[in-house]
Amino acid sequence: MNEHTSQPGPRFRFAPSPTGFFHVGGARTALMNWALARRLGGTFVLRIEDTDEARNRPEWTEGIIDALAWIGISDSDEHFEGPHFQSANADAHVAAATRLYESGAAYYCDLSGQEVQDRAKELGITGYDGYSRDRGLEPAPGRVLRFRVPEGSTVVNDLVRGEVSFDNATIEDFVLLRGNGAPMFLLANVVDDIEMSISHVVRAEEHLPNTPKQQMLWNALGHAPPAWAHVPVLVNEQRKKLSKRRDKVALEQYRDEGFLADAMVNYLMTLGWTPPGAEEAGTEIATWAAMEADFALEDVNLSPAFFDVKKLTAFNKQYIKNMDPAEYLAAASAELPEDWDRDRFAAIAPHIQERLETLKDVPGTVDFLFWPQGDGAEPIEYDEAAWEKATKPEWSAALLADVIGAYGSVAPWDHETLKATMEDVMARYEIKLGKAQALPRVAVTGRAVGPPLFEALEVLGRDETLRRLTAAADRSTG
RNA sequence: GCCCCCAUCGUCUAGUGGCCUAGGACACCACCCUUUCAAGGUGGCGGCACGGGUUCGAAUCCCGUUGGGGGUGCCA
Repeated sequence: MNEHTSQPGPRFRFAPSPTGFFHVGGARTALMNWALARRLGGTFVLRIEDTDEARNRPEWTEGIIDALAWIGISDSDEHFEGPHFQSANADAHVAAATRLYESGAAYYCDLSGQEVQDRAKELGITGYDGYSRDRGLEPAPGRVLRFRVPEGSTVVNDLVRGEVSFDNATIEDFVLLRGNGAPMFLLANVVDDIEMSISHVVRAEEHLPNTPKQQMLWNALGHAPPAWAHVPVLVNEQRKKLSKRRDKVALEQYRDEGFLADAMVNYLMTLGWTPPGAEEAGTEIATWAAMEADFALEDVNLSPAFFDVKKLTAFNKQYIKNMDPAEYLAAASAELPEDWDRDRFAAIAPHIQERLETLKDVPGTVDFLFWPQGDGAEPIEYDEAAWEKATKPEWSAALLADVIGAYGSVAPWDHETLKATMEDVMARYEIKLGKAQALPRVAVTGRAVGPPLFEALEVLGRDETLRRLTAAADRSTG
């Protein structure tokens, strides 16, 4: 991994806190930062915000790197820098706080959280009232360091939202250092950004209310603030911010459920943004190269976007359909149980490629080819509804018997001949192929739907096909 | 409560004062094709939250209302 890169361009950053899983919303902001860093010849800095010691483990960081790699953000890319760890920079955070205190930009307060609340209630206000502003308290255990919010207003210049103005009177003197001396997120975040020469902070909108505070910190620490950009949050059907508790938000989970990284990346990028040319192309499917070349913060939509698994699934289906045959075969084969014959699967694989929504659908679509075969095998479990429907026509039993007869000697055993033979048989009943194939299909696969029948029979082989057909004939008459 | 953000089909969006009778994608429906299911083709359903302005002209600009969201921690 690159501890340091020397890209001349702007410096972006992605600063997740290790929580054990990778949020799809995080993936989206990471992708946007990545697209910009690469196109602008800049750097994507990964910083792990691990200051919350109570909950975070080393393997979480590994998980983040893996997740990023999965969506194409590789730590061996020349535009990638890190990971840096916030915890490693604790001294700098405290040093910055000390400077703020010494310059008078911050002051100590001995009120406990409870006391602050009680005062607020008494005064009929919310938050902290600046009680210790001019009490000249010295640092001491149990005392928190608070930022002295100046008079006036703070204007945040946001690349996606324009100017956003905050009246400083509505911002309380927030805590920089806890009573135990540990730095707070707001401070650590800013100090790290300054140290890492971050020029662009692109993150989710939930951080917008923090921004005036951070901007004041940048200024108080003697630096011009970075370019800010707050992209809308991702929401669920109830239009609430995606949350770990209620919603499926772990990127890893989608990966494990058979979603392709490219599909996920493409879909995530279309949330709040449309690849230029999508309309003319008649599709929002676009390559990463194209999106990287076209993505612009100024074009990002301002409203929260619903993370729609249905649309993600549609994208995934398209991506599977468009996969290179060899690549597809490898990926699909990986979903099979160990003991399933790979050559046999390879024969049917092309026929199910455009029928899959996710790679996880593979086994369930072709399982009938791998069921126990021969005389001693367990009887097939039929889908009863499918069986009922297929055996309902009065000609069904006769047709099945005829098919068994014809298939007993047909040659060669390939899908074209099998189809032609079926057509000969069905002509006697004046029905169409769609109807004629129904019972044989249920007889062989147990279900009403599946891969193209004759191709499947070709793979199954004459003996087993006949055996299943005969078993079905016995069942329907007996 | 207070602060901030937002508001185009069910969903994601295009649209930056006339090219808008508002376009595309996903979903849904119908038909065609068809070896079931898919895929593909054709068509359909469906939207500028509301009210005031500004303007010759408003989805686009302004104000208000309503609605939604985010934040409001000695969490990040």
